[in-house]
Amino acid sequence: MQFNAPRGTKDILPPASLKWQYIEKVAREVFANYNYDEIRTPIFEYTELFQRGIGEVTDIVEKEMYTFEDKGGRSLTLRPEGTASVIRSFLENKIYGQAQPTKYYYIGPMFRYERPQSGRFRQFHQLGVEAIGSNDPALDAEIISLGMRFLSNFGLEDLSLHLNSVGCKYCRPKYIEILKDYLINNRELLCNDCKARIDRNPLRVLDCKNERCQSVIDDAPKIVDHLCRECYGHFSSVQAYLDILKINYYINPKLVRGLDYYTNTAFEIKDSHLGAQDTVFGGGRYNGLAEEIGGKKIPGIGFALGIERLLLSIKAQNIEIPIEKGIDLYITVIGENAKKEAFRLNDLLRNTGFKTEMDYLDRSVRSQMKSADRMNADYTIILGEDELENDSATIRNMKTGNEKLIKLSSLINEMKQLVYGEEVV
RNA sequence: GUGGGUGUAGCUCAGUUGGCUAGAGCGCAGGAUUGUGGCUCCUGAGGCCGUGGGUUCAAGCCCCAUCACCCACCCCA
Repeated sequence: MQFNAPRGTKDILPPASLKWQYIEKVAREVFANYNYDEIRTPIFEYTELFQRGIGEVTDIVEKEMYTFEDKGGRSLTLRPEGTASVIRSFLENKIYGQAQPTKYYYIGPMFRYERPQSGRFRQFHQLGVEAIGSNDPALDAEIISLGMRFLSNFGLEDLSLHLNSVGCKYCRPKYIEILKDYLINNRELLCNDCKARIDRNPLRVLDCKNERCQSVIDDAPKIVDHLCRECYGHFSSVQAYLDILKINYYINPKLVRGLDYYTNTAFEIKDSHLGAQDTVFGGGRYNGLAEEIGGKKIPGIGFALGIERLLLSIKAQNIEIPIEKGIDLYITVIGENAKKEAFRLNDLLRNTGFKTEMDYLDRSVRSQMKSADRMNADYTIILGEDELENDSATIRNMKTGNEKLIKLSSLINEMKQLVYGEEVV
């Protein structure tokens, strides 16, 4: 019986894992540069946290959660996103007692039960950033610019920033009513899905991809025109800050995000090179979330970036991620005694800090050289019985093909000189 | 959950209207070079043709079912 990885999950093997490490390394550098610190929360939480945080009527909660009962009868859920956990932790650990704002980032797997397709998996990975404890529109702009800065490290092109405001708990319901009226009046022009959405989730009609609905949607009342004074001011201010940083954005009245906790600013970065799932990262403000999960009223803003989608984007644009390959030295051996000495030298070289390798399959010199070549070894030494007797070995530069005879006792110094260019004292 | 597509060697794929021992390129292993990689050449290993039924003298090919993967819808990272 052979097993497959469960549907929607993937093994991340080398060399892909090296790309992941590179992305994570860049992320940690950029996030640190903006003074964000890492937070690590549990992979699973009480189911109720997500039900209340994300919203009962969202797709995530209604049909996408990996929920199970533990032996103590508690209902737990594999996290479908990161923000709810971060805010739960913020409240639980009373971080609001410290100087604000609090700036966190996280990296890790998320789980949603969905049919996999391009850019969508059941276990996927997000890089997320949260700035908690301030409603300053400048932070909205900082979060967005941070995401853009991170992406700029990869040389991606044709990325578009979509921006919108979804209002607050006071002005959004009023807008929804206005939108609903409009949709009801134009009901006959909508597709069947949208007809059903009018009651269930009228905002969803706005991002329907069906061509029939487009004309109706284009003329629909825009939420921007129905924001309360405060929300409108916030939205204008975010734009002003983005302008200062010369970040281009596209005001997209159809941008409505699927999670209930969003307020005010909503944004997405899309890559036109991707398929149907083209959002590389998305996020927004969530000023109501803390209260929703039973805490104080604490504002926050953040984004989550899909690592798989970033990788797809990088691939689609033919960008090479620099991965460290190659070793400093490959030790080729002939015979048992030479192998023992090679084994000792290999250990010594590694302890000195060199990346080295040797043969473990008792293969011919020719095969060992082939291996060295495939491993991208800078140098090889050849150790046989003759060399052992003379405490010497041939060291070969694999790029030039030059060889010279050296004393084994001076191998470390020789390598230091060759690899680091250090003068031997 | 719904729809479409695809399953043949480690990988990418050929395989004529069903017909004898199922192929190529790449990769892998060994050799040409009794102890030296990349180029070239030779040789070799590796396939219950996704799985289970059915039709047929005969199935990789036809039919049914099932599973997996891909893409799209829904929705989102």
